[in-house]
Amino acid sequence: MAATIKDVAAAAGVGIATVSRVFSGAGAVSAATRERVLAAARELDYRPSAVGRSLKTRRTGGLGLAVPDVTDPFCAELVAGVLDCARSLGQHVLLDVTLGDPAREAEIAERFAEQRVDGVIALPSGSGEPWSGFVRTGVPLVYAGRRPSGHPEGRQGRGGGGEAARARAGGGVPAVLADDAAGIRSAAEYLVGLGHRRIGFLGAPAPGAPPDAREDAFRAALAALGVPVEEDLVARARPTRDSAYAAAAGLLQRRSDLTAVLASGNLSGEAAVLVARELDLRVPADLSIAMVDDVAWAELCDPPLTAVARPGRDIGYRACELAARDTGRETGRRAPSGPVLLPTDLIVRGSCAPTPIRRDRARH
Amino acid sequence: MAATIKDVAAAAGVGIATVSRVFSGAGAVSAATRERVLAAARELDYRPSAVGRSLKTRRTGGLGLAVPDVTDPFCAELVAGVLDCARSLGQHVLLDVTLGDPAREAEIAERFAEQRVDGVIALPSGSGEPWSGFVRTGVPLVYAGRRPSGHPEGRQGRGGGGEAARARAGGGVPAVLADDAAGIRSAAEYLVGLGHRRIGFLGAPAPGAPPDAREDAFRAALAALGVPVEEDLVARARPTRDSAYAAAAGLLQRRSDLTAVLASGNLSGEAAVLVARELDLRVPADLSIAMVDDVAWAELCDPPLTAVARPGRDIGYRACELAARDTGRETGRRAPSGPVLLPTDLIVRGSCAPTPIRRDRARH
DNA sequence: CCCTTTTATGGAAACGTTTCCATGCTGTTG
DNA sequence: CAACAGCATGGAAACGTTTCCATAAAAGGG
Repeated sequence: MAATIKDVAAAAGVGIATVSRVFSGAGAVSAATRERVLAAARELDYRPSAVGRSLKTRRTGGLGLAVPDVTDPFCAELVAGVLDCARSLGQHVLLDVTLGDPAREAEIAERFAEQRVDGVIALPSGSGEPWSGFVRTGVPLVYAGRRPSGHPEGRQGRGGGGEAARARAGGGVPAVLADDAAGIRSAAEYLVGLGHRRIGFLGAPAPGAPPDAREDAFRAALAALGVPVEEDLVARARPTRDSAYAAAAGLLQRRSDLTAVLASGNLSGEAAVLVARELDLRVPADLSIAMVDDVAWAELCDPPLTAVARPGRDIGYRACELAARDTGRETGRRAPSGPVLLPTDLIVRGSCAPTPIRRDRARH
Repeated sequence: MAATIKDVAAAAGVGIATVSRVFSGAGAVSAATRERVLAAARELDYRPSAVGRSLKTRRTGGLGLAVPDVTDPFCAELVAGVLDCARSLGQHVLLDVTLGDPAREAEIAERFAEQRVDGVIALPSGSGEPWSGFVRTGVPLVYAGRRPSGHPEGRQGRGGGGEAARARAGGGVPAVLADDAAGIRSAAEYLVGLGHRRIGFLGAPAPGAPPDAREDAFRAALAALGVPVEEDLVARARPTRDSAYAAAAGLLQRRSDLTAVLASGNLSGEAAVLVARELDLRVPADLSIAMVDDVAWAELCDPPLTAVARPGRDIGYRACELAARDTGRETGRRAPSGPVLLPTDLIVRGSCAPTPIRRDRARH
């Protein structure tokens, strides 16, 4: 049906090798011949087949990208970053969503392997073994936005932990991450600086043993500020609207003495805003709200929401660079120099205020 | 490097044809042999190469998907729908973003063609010739969420226009769309029903001759309701935050007598909310706002925004079905029975109110 | 027990490229 | 003028599958 290189060669009266040279750019072809070939190709609407080429060159020009949910603003930014970079590298992108389900992650990894992608960028969920299993294929893998839980070094990027521990963490898989710990810390410091002491945290669930990295960061930040961390100040939710809402409602009702809430994601943030409205809490007079992820609606809220911005787009871009870089096969050692940490930014808007007077009174 | 079918055949002591049969499921293989092959494959970590297979079978199992911007909530939903459907069909998805740029669309179409995808789903911008040129490849193409402008039949899906005109429109390319005209109409009727007469419209630009389909629908709806459409009641913006903001600010300042605004997209909606706040207009007391696209933040706004919900996910899903359906090659005629129109839904929230009394007064 | 189906298997030819190698030129250089 | 470098070109061998065809063995029917 579609014209092949042979058709073009025949039409132009040359050998297929010559046609190949014209299209791949390699090798010398006289101007006259090139023109003849190009004309024939145009005539036949010929387009070199990527699958034929891939078979021979053993490179497909494709990158695999797996995120939990394209509909999530952060993921979407990350995807956009990857697409941007991939485009500039001349690669295309196979996208799939994991929904945070390890079984699906495994299927997707399998598919990427079969498709012989040149590299993979994954925003893993849970412990991420579907991906650590994938590295055996030899295809470059990069974690983006998050890396599998269960890493010994609690506070990534800080001085602690030798190179060895670092290499062990993430199984030697490079990662490009937001500096969540610093982001959470900045938000916590801000809230504490406003006088808040009873600060709720809306986090992600930890099905396995290790608690979420952000929750760790939250506890650590409060501890460092000398604020005691009560256990039932943190609520966990699965990454769905319903679950987030339930968690937020539970937390705010259980602890009516809360003066501030820090949401670890935009879903939790949404839930916090909604629940506060439902409970007739004025923001920020009665309750201060801060959130991780500076999504578009943060500015549209009333009051506009204070948020920790994570550079989703940059994360995707850099991760893609890494995934494609090692693609120059047989580069030998890929420096496992620890994760790339991109800075977060605390965007102060109107949703946080100094601790309400009467609450402080009631306490004395 | 990676094991091939030959390695497995050698390891299992069988011919490559047998290995192929084991993995493709076709043909008869004795249980004992199958087991032996599977064991050898597991041992070698063998995975059949999709590129080898694709070369032979002339199907890649891939679908191309092009949207203007993954970061836009509607596009993201659409993408999610496509991924969902593709997964259930056992296809994978190549995603790329057009940014509304025809040149990029052309490049993407070219890439899809080279990659020999089995089908393409596109949310076209402008007149969409990059895509209408693509149909010559014989690869099934489906428009989703929008179709190229310049279609003779103004009010799609309504009685008017013969089958011939319909087939001409969109160049015989099937399309899955939200029933925008009905959606706009419902919003317009709602606003007029509340007493509004001077209703602004925030639309998309029309670089070429034909105005945006939604703008047409807006004019038609108002006309049908007996409300005169003044020309400077509509403002156009490019699909960027800045442009949308500028358009909204321009409109609201130019026409301070406006009592309501209908935004034709979520970017315009954002802009309307922001500008109203900037201008100290109380919503809905001073200005009613309604918007097309029921995004997450519509409910978080204060007041929550009335919106026309478009079934982005369903659109993606159905479009994917169509793109993959015709993939059973040589099905003959692909019924060009006009676009599939999916219903919209007017979600009434708190951002629209009856016309302010004093404005009506001032008018008399 | 022979002939005919069925079932299990392997060989080999595609599929559309790239690339190595060989061949025939045209100019240059000693 | 001989030899040789360099260029333009074509032939053919991969790359990893699927699938047609042939063969061989096993099963069934009279």
